[in-house]
Amino acid sequence: MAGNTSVPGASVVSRGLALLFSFDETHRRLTLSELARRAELPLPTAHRLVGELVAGGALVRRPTGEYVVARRLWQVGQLAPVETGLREAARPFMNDLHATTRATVHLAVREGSEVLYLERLSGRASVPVVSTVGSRLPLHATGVGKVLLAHAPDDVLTDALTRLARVTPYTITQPARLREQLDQVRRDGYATTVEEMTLGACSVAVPITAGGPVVAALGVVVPSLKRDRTRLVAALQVAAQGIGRTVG
Amino acid sequence: MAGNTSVPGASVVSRGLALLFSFDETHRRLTLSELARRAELPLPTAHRLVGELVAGGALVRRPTGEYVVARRLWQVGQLAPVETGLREAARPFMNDLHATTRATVHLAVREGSEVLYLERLSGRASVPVVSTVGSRLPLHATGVGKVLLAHAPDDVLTDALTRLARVTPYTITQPARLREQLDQVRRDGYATTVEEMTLGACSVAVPITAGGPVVAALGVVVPSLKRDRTRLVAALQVAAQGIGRTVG
DNA sequence: TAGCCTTCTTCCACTGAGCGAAAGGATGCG
DNA sequence: CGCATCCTTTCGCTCAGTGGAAGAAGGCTA
Repeated sequence: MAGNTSVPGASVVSRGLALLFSFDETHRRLTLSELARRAELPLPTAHRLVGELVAGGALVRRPTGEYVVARRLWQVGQLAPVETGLREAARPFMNDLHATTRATVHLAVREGSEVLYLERLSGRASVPVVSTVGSRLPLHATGVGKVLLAHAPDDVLTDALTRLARVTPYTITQPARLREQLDQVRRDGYATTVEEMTLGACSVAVPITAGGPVVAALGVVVPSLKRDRTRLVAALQVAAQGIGRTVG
Repeated sequence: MAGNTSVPGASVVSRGLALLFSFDETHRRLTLSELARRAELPLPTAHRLVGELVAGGALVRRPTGEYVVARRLWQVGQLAPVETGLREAARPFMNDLHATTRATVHLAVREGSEVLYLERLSGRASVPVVSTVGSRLPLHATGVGKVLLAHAPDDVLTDALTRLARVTPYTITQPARLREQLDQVRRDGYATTVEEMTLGACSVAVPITAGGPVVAALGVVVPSLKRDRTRLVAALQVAAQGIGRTVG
């Protein structure tokens, strides 16, 4: 294909997707050269492919020259089966929590060795809570993450313990300490974090199990959930600007 | 490129996107041949491209052989700037409406000559309300649509009046009648539908203007909204299994 | 069992779509 | 004015992409 050094296993389709997947939570707007760097493509190649993605309606070029994910991609994304039933069932409970606490409420599941945020109700916190819908964060530094990890299979746990990345000075990075905390999470039935992900923020999280009220609302729709009533399905979290170590 | 009849303006990228955009509200699962048909591609070509889309993480192949939009695409879709501020600001109001009425609450904007649904809180209606987040429907057959149309520029209105597709026996298809209704919507400040989109369902919808309470919540974030305080921004709708013509 | 669907998969020879180094603009900064 | 950085266009080479054809795997009828 190429008149020159084209990386072996790189089809046009995979390159196009690499460009689309270059966008993430912290990079919602990218310039052409950023896109080329992230997708590891020569600039002229990126230029042409990005142009086609824009023509095809997957990306939009802002007047500034930056590229953004197009609305149309949002629309097809909505068609993905992403725990739709769970999200609908959890909504009322999240609303209650939000009304009571005025804090940020999160619904999340475990995806591999990360937390995937499914739903979010923003609180009035002046401390910005980093996680938005669709974003992923490490398991060990978030409330939902600890809950999900505490009830995860052994291989996931051992894998997670090997790389406890430091996010803030208060992130738990010692495997032994995290193990202790997870034991306690299983005993108490909830997990807490204090400034382990964001300075000035704290969180409380609880598991959603197949026998719990949220999933009960799903009973009719998803009968299989009734079988193992203690199986962990997801986790709910309340996060707020808190009485952290660095704050009052 | 092809050893054979390849359609002129069809690059690999555009073909890949055509495959992705083959999915819609009523076709969340597609077989290979359906994909090929919808994207207007020869079957072997579709086969290969779809395989690459799966390898690239944009689609997932179900055990049944059907293809579905992948979670990863949902994630990038979340990064699209789709009235994020509006949706957040509208949430509390939608919750109130939902708590009070127990019906399905919708937030929508106009996109061209269609309604685009941005947010939805499901009611307990036994009649399924067709619109889900990300879906588009005609302006003239929905409550939100009528509101948006009533305050739309003239060219949009005249365009919409030329093709009033019949959805149910009660859909308004006469331009004169719709015009009358839109006049009334402007006078009354709200729009109603009775079985015009779905048999057995009715709806009430109100406009969200730049001066209104929902947008007021956005005032700090989007100062430009304060300029034209009567500009239509979006519409809110309550839809339910109703005292329709064919029911009660 | 045979015959006939439809849908999916693999093969393969041809060729033009895709490639990217290189050069040319367009800004911006000191 | 020199030197950045970013974006855009050009252009000849060539192999990635192409799709008809044929085969495999079911499903339904007789």
